[in-house]
Amino acid sequence: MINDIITQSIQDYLKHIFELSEGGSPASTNDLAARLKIAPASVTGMVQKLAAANPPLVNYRKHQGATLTDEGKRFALEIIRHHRLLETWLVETLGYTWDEVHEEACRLEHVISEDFEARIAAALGHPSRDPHGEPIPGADLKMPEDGSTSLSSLRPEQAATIIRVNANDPDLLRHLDELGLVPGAKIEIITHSPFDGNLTIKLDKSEYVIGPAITNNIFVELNLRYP
Amino acid sequence: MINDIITQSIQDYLKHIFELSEGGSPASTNDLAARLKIAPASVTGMVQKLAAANPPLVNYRKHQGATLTDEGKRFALEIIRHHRLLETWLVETLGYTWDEVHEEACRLEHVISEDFEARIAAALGHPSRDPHGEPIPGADLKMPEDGSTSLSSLRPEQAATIIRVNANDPDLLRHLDELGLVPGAKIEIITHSPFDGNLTIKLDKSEYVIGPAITNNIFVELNLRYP
DNA sequence: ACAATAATTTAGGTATACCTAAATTATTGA
DNA sequence: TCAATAATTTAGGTATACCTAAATTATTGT
Repeated sequence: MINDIITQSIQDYLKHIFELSEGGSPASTNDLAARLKIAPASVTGMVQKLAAANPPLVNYRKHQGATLTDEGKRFALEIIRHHRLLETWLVETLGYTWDEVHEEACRLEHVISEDFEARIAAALGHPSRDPHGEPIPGADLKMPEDGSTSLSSLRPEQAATIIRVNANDPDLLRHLDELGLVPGAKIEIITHSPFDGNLTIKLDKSEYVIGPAITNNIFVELNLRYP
Repeated sequence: MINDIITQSIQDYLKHIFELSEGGSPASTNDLAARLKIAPASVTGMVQKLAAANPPLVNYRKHQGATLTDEGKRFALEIIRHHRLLETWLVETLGYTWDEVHEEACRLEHVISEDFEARIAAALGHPSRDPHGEPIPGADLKMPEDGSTSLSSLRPEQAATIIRVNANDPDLLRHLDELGLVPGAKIEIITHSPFDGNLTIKLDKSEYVIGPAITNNIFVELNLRYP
């Protein structure tokens, strides 16, 4: 079985290549190295190995970065499904908060059985989003459609609902939680600064000025203001 | 931190040394190898390493087998606590049966955080026994007293209650479950064969003849017949 | 267009945890 | 008691997944 050769390391590489190449451009050696907290030289070696595997798990050409093959994508989605189901389930059944789940899920995602996966999916009612609003691939490994757009692309007068928050840093997540910038929150853009990309955002009665380092990673659906 | 050097492999060694040496005699290289499904030569190497560690995790002298130091025992009990809490929790919250939990717990036990441990312990009401009746070490890593004796030592006329079943094999566990030989079951010894060690056991209205390969691993508390 | 800089790769090495085969040490039964 | 057998250890290797330092290849600003 090819499954036996997909080590925990490889699972991590595939997961991060998936996430880095979601935007369309391949995952660069350096970005991968940064995410995996591994020296770039080591990443090159592993990526070469994954490209040389049979069947190949990534497409790779020197200096061009890596993308996943269909085979590689399958494994990546499997891990991402594990991760997001686990996060959901830690929150729903053990009282974790959204800033506490990432690390735990990162360790558990590699060791749970398909049976375990199926049991928690069923217990949770087959959720389609995790506590951060990220879509959870189905048992068929199809990623649910997500029509959300980046908050950073909104401009004054626009109103939107937060759909997902693409962040893992516990401090940032706690901060956002305190502000109320969580999935489901309805916000309105008050001002936009073209120089630093800051947005002034109104939520309930409060206004916050938030930089692109954050707004780039919050995704929203636009609300029609005069329906 | 010494904790960082306790790899998953080492955790497994410590756990199995604990279990094999519970009876009083050290864990032999061969028995360890069989349990770990590793070549005996490899076990020798690892045990030497664990004995040479600072602080030492096992006591070891050539050809004498291995026992745990206090330090080693602490880590072993930590893993055993994880394992047994996980088994309990898989049964209680995800509908696993007692024959399905061992493998899953074996993988999970190495990766859950202390936080996770505390959360499931609390959610389960700090149980003192797992689904097989095995005692669960407390958060202080003290193993609860277990005064049970081996079923194989009982003789005709004696009556007892099953306390724990020291087995992992799913087929055997399913079989015992079908017979009703589970923790809590009240049984009575009808006959004993001194030649093969078989016991005839009465449970409810049924009688079963059971060999020592099984009765050695079922532990009971004697019932006074005429209280 | 091309030098400076950044990104990436190659080369050579390490630690962990296994393995097999051969050698050694213990145990046991005649 | 001592040879046969069983248990254990030693010696020498392998694969995985990292590492650092040096070399190479791309990119970018002038």
